[in-house]
This record gives sequence, C-alpha cells and structure tokens, in this order.
Amino acid sequence: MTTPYSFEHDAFASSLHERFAHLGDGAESGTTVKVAGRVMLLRTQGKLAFATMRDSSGEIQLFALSAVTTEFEDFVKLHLGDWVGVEGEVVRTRRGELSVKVGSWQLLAEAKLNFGDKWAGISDHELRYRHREADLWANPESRLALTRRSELVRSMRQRLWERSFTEVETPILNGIPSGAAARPFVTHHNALDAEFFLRIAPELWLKRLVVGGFERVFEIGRLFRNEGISPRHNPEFTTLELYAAYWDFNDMMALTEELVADIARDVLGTTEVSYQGRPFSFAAPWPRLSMSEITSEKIGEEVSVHTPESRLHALLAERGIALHDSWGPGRCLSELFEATCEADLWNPIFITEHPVEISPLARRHRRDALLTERFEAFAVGRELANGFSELNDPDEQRARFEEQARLAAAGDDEAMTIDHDFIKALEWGLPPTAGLGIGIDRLAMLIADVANIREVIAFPTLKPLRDA
RNA sequence: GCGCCUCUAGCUCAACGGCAGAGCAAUGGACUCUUAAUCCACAGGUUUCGGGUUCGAAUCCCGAGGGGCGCACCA
Repeated sequence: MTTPYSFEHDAFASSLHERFAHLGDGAESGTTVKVAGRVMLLRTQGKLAFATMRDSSGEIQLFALSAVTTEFEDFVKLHLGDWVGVEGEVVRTRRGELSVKVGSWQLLAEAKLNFGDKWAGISDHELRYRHREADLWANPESRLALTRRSELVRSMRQRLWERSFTEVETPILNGIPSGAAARPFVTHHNALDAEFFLRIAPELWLKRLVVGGFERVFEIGRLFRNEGISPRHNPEFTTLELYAAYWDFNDMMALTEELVADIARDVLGTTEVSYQGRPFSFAAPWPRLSMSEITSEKIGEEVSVHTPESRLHALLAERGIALHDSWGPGRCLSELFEATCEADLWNPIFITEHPVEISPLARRHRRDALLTERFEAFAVGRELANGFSELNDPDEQRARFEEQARLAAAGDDEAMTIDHDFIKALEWGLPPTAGLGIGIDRLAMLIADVANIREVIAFPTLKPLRDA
C-alpha cells in the first residue's frame, strides 16, 4: 500500500480539549480540523467505530460512522499502532467524549508490530531499553521522563544565558584524558595513527577558554567513563560544566542553589516535590557544612585533616574500610565522610572544604593550606554537583599533577594524567575563577522522579547481544 | 569484576516433577454512542540457549547468554 509523503495537520489533541472544553454532550462544533497520530485503541460497533488516537500532545477520540466516513470498512480494520491522518468535525459524543468525527482519513504508516498489552503496556526492562520507541508508545510515563529532561536542559540553558554565560563546545577526542580521575575509553585515529581518549571531563579546556577571555562559559555535553554500570551510572552521561572569572566557591554555591531551584520551578512549577515517595525540596538556600564538621558530628568525635593519622586509620578500620598505602589524612577523611554521611544527605546540602589531597585542580583554602575551597552538593544520598575556586597557579598545578603521577606510579589507575598544555595555559594567566559541574542525568532523575538513570536516557548503554 | 534474583505465545502473566494455559494483540464473524467496549469462532510455543538427573523437566542440577537489584568502581 502506498502511503502519503506528507500530511498537513492543523490541530493537536490537547489543544482540541482546551478549545472545545465547553462543547455540550451530543453537540457538534461546526469546526473541521485535521489531526494525525497513532491509533492506540479501537472499538468497533457495527456501523460505528471509536478509536483513541494519540499524538505528541495527548489523546483524542476518533468517531467514525459508515454513513460519514470514507472507506469505513478499512477504518474498522486499522491496527493498534497504525498512524492515521484524519479530517473531520469536532463533536462531543452523547456519552461526553470529545471526538473528531472522521470524514476523510488516510493511513500514514502501518504498525506491523504491536505495542504490548493495551492495558499493561511493556514492563520488560530489556525490551523497554533496547526498543525505547516501543516503550515510549506503550508507557506514557517513559515519554514524560524524557520530556522532563528536555525541559530541564532548556531551562538550564535559558537561565545561564540570562546570567551572561556563553555556551561552548570542547573536544571529545583527546590525546590525554584529563580533568578528572576516571578510567577512559580509548580509540584510534587512523590517518594520524594516534591513540585518542574520549573525554572524561571538559574542565581543562573550559578553563583555557577563560584564560582566552571568555569570562563566563558553560558546556552541556557528553562524558565517557570506562566504569561499571548501575542504576545511577551510565558509561556515557551528560554534565553541565561552567566557569566564571572573578568568582570564588562561595559565589558558585550561590549560583548552584539558585540555578537548580529555578530549573525546578521552570519544569515542575515548584521547588517542593517528592522523590520516590519521600518529600524533597529544591528550595534555596541550601545548608553548608564542611566535610570535617559533618563527619565529626556524625561519628561523635572531632576529625579533620589535622587528626593524627593513626586515629583516622582506626576510625576507618572500625567501619571495615580497607586502608590503602597511598592514602594520606585527606583521603582518609574523605573516605570516612563517604562511608558515614553521604547516604543520609536527602535534601540538597553543600559539603565544603575538601582536603587538597583529593582535589588536584582546586585552589587551596585561604584559611587552611591542607584544604581547598571546594564544595559538593548532595541530594537523595548522591552527589549532585561539584565545584571550587580554581587553582590558577601554574607551578602549584604542576606540583599537584606530579603528585597525581606518583599515585599512578604507585598503582592508582585513576590518578590524573599530567597535562602540560594546561599548565602552559595557566602560565598565560587564569584570573580568579570558580567552576561548577552538575550531572544532568542525576538532576533529571530528581526532576522526573525516577530511580534508574536509564529512565532519563533515551537509549541507555546495554550489553550488546551476541551470538552464542 | 563479584553476589543474589530473573527469563514461558507479539505483550502481560499462570502452570513449580506428570498432557504448556489465560487475558490482550492478531485472524474470521455479530453489533449505530463506545471508553481496557462486549459477544462468538479460530489460530498462536524448540518454555533464552547448551548439557545433566529422572520413567517423565518450563519446573531440579551444571554451564552459557540477556536483564533486574546489591557490592566494587564512580558522577
């Protein structure tokens, strides 16, 4: 069967429900519209037929009558899932359902596969993720989650543009993986006969743009980390990273909480929501506690990077955490925090003043040289954002990289690689600058109220099927 | 990478050591206001794959593969 190359439609389901809300039962509007979408349900009744048609906006009933509808015999043979274009009058049936009384209609495309049980939909996770196109039609909440994500990103861009940030794009193929501590994916460029790494963070490139004079830049883009997959981890994921010249980490925390609360209001209309059945608030300001403060409070004794290492080791041992040779007091404190506090941080909170030992790109704290002016925002027990006053001293950055190289030599396969081009950039002068990173997928999970990161990724990474 | 759970018709699920079933979808038919329409009829399967135990395996055991959850890694 030949189907048309185009169909000119002039109405959406949801707009019809708005425009004709006051049309009485059994009344005819006198208005003819053209709508298009997929047949989701079909009820035939002799010389009448009722179809529920869904488009991107919602659903509208199609009311076909043998006396009115062209090719009525074919209409009643439509399959669930078929795409149709319909021209007809807007009416409300005697039973009160707003409908398009089908005059002429066209089959736009046939669905040769069905979309699952018309009541239960598709619940098999594997089928849903491998064939999201079917999931999206069978399960409206799947489409809603991806729509929320789209609205989130749109809001984020608008809110950053409003604040004079410039959106940029930086390389995904990198000669060295830099800007974070993570295992990279490796690929190969044939013509250059060179090894490339998919980026694990855009951080160093973005700071080079600040050196170049972009005082406020941001990038929303895909990162790739060669790590385990879990309900909260996809190997490719999306982050916002931004940098603002002349700001410090306090300024950046203020932006973070405002930005996220604004996004919640833009997308959901409120900052007060629930996540997985539990109340949750995006409202700013968010509490601020240093890593040392919250950990001390939690374990009931004062701990910090100045605590004797023997005591830190004992506290770790009490909690069954295996100590690694390379861990100094900073790493020990961080491990203690993660083990005792992180999972309980439900509403957004800033944890600040991370040890310099675990923050090779952050500037030393102005009041304590063992700490940095860094913050992480946590929500629902997970890290939501990370930011700091940027280290802008090239000599110290070189020394920090060299320390990372020592860790790598000692067997830490996630220690940062030394980036000489970045050090050179700092030698041209990076003004005082603060940076921020927010995991878009993680934030989308909160906004969409879903438990698995795959729900907010259209096509999440799955193990390829292979022949036995 | 490790542990636990899981895989039955296109979809949602039964059967849990004794003939592999239902609803929906599909197919044929009835029906002029349906709402997961209803009714009648018909069809649909190497029970993910490969071994094993047994008189007999969807069911028990071993292995492989996919998926879910937890741990590890991490955001």
